[in-house]
Amino acid sequence: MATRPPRLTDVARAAGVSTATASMALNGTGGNRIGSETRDRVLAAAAELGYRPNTVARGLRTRRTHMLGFVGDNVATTPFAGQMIRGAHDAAREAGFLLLMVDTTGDPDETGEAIAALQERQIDGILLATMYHQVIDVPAEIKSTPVVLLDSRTADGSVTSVVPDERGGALGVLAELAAAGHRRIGHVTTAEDVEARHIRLTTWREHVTAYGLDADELFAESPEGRTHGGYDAAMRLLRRPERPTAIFCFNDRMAMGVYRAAAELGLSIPGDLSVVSYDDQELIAPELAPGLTSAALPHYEMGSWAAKELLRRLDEPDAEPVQHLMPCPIARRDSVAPA
Amino acid sequence: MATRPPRLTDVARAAGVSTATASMALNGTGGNRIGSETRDRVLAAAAELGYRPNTVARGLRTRRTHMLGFVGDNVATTPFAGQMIRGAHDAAREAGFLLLMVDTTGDPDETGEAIAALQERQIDGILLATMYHQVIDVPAEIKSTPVVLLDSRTADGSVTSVVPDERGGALGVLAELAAAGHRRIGHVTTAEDVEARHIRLTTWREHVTAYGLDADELFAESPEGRTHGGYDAAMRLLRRPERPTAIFCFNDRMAMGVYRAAAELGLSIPGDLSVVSYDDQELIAPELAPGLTSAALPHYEMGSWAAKELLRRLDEPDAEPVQHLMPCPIARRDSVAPA
DNA sequence: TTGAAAGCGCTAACAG
DNA sequence: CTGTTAGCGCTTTCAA
Repeated sequence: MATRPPRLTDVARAAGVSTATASMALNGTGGNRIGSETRDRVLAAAAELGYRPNTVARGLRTRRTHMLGFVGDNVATTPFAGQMIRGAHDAAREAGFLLLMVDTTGDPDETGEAIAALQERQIDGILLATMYHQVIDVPAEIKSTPVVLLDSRTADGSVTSVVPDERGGALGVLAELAAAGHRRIGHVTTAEDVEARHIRLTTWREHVTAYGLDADELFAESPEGRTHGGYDAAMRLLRRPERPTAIFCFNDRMAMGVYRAAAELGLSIPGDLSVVSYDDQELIAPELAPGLTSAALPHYEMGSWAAKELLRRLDEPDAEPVQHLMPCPIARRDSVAPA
Repeated sequence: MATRPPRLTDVARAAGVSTATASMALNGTGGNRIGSETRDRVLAAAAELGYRPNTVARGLRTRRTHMLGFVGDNVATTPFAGQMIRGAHDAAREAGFLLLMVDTTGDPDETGEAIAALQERQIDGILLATMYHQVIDVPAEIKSTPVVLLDSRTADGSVTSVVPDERGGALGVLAELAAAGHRRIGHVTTAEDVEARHIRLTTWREHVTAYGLDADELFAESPEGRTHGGYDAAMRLLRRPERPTAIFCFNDRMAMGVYRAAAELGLSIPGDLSVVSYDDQELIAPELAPGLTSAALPHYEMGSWAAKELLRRLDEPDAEPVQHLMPCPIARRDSVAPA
């Protein structure tokens, strides 16, 4: 026989009190109005019955569902997404919140629909995540709900957001090379028009021009930021008369192509060529031989920060928006040697 | 001024009808009792006001929240998880459902807590996902809620589940090799005690012993199913007096190591050695040179199947449990050549 | 220190 | 064809 789950009424009856008293005893609300002996009786009854509150009913009353909406454009599809979700998830769960997920293709209409679907469910706040550090417009629908942007930001900084400190990460891996005595540092990148490309490229350019080198001579790009693109660009770069002694790659996948190009040209890494990169993808950077030194994208930390910040803002709806830069730690491996 | 969102009462008033009529007009319930002219008026009023139903209130009344719980043990952390989540997500969303996610470490107590947290939120059903095709016990808490297992199953088949057809996938890649005339097919695998290892290994063993070959001579394993393990095992295997003409790898990561070993030994792929593998990881199989032929784990399809099946079972709670095997399609690339 | 009662926004009998 | 009314299970006044 399917016994229905116990309700507050059942607990109250079992403890011989009213539902009001039971509610307050269970939630610790109502200040001192509950006698400690009464509270114990209620708690015992609840435990005895295996009582679990119906949060839907509670939510209707309190207007708090203890759910956060997580809207991701293509988030579940990308290899980084997991860590971002997990970071948000862990922080939320610690505070008694759960994540209600919607994945979209990034189409604005679809995102708007996703937000509406979440709002219908009365989520308390929204985490709006994109991939690869984009600059976006926040959909109008969202205005009535607290929101934090994850791995993206608005142009005007009017919405709280967290993005990786790409410049800091690039400076970090370049410093690794500089410390090993490298000056002629090449850059292999994608031609795709993404924020990450610009920041990493600009940072590198400043770095090498500071040595008085001609950046254009040390630069090669490919239409696509994947292995083959990295291979092609590296081939072009490494065949030039004065080849670089080190290469800073846009990302690990391109670095994989650089490794292949070096092998074909008979250059050993790191003996003849040092390589550093960005992203620190777990399926690539540590698996290459030698292990690849790479600046890590702090997805877990960004997710966690965003959720905590959102939670904080639920209680302080009028707090000023904040733009947060999350540091990108350097994963040091064996792809760098003295020049 | 923060105007509160319109409620059903507002729509009803604007349309000059009762909330009952408004509700039925909006939901299309109540058969023919709503006049078409009345319905239009209600719909127009709702659109005008931008009415969105409060699904918390609705859920309290109907006992249906249109949310599915997704419990994953370590799911967000693994590279496959995304596709599984996305498959479940898309199928759910198509039916007007959203996914409420909880990630766990796989610890049974924690999983139990996760299920309870989901049940408090009155989710309509639960998707219980593990990674890597495990055989598990279903937590007792779940008994009162419809559930479908994703990439795992119970020993007794008492719970509906979907797992990849590992045997079929292994037969598929072995057939690729056989069609190219290979007989001496080696196997490089992990020593980790997982279901996938056993099925892939057994299938391979049957295949080569059917040719009258000694499987032990063609077999090499490493403690860990990663690149270095694949490299070590392949080195041992390829240095034997009569080396295999092809290798079936436990997974793509080990295959990556096999590629490296072949390169070091001066063996070209696929000229001197054909290679096939399992998993078809997007970051590896297509990125290797030459592209790796691999049996794909159908994570998206499993997620989608599981969600649809769960949805179906919400309406037919007494349907018999089903064990579903999802085919593993072969991704053909350039790592196989005639023997 | 406690109980009675109202009500969150919606749906579904029931009555017309 | 439509309106009135009674809850869903909880929290929170208000009154004692």
